[in-house]
Amino acid sequence: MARKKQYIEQEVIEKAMALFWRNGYENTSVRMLEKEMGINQFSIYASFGNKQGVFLESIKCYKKKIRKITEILENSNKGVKAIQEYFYNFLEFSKDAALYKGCLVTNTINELKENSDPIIMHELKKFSNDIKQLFVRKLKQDDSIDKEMINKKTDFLMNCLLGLSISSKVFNTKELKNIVEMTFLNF
Amino acid sequence: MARKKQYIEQEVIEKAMALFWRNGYENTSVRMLEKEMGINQFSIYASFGNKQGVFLESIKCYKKKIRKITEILENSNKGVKAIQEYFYNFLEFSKDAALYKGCLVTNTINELKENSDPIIMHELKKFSNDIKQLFVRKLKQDDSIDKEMINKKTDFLMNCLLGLSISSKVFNTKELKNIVEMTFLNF
DNA sequence: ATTATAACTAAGCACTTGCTTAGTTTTTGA
DNA sequence: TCAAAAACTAAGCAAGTGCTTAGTTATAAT
Repeated sequence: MARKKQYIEQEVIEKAMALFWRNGYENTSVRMLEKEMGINQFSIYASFGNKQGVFLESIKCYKKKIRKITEILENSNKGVKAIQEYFYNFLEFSKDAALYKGCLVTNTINELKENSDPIIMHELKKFSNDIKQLFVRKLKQDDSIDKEMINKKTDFLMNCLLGLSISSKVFNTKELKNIVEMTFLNF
Repeated sequence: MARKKQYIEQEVIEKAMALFWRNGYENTSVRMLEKEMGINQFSIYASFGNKQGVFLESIKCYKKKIRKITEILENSNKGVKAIQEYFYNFLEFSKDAALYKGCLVTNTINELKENSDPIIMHELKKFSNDIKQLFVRKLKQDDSIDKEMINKKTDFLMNCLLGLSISSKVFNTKELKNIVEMTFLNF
């Protein structure tokens, strides 16, 4: 009874995600999304409601993409060794043809203030908390049973991972790998 | 032969810096600067040329402000122990009445893409490189003479410090202190 | 074939952005 | 005392923002 969509939502969201990843949330305009996604503004608003909606879908898409490396960590029983591998995999994951883009989630946490968009912030914090809990589970696989120590170690690792998001814009590949090496040395 | 300025440039720049620190570069409009600095847009442009000029002066102001804690590090001969103190001091420095603002420089590095404002990026990278070199000098005070190892350790510490800038927006004071503790444990 | 319906196009809305400019006020040296 | 010069005010510019809407085109059930 009606016309067919001339685009696949999953496909255009993937392009939107890439744009947000490169430019951040605020610095990506709807006009830019229009060009990158290859569809009219009307279609963007029809499919995703508003710019925030496009971003929230992009986060979902990002989660799916990064799932490949979180799954490896989830399924491993090598404890902290597996987390180190996750760090290396993350570096590979965030590299896009010699250009590091950091982590979409971390970038946006750093960009947005708490009160500027609480819905997006909530989603981002949920995401980073999931990774944190994953780290906790892996650390428990090792000798340590001290809950307090596991929490401390996890926060430390999260800090290093967050740092990599910025560092990847300043350091080169070799330096980044050295950082990961040093992070887990004497751990 | 002419009218006097009704504001002191150093004073209004301090207010501009605080605003940039809270909101970032792009999310601080000239209208917001106008209000915060308490002077008309014309005066802003007369004194500092453009928005970029206001920011570059703000960076100078920030440098002066953070000099208090970099000087402590510079004058210490306690090696890595002094760097750890610098980390704690930085946390205190970046806290503004229970609200952490991270580091103005790091925030902006993370916000701006390389090509969006090369002049600002150049200034920021110079700043962070100065801190890095300071770390190198301190590490040399300790036993280690291995140049390769000192570089690795320095990059690791820089990564942790950069991480703190983001972490301070997600973790609470106790967690942040734990992160610093863990960073230097077994160093 | 007709028609209801959804998807499209493109123009335009009100608002914000960085920056400028026309016109006024204040100050100071002659 | 008065005119030149700098500092001020406030209005306004073009371009960009997120979002909407009027009008057109394609599709599928009747």
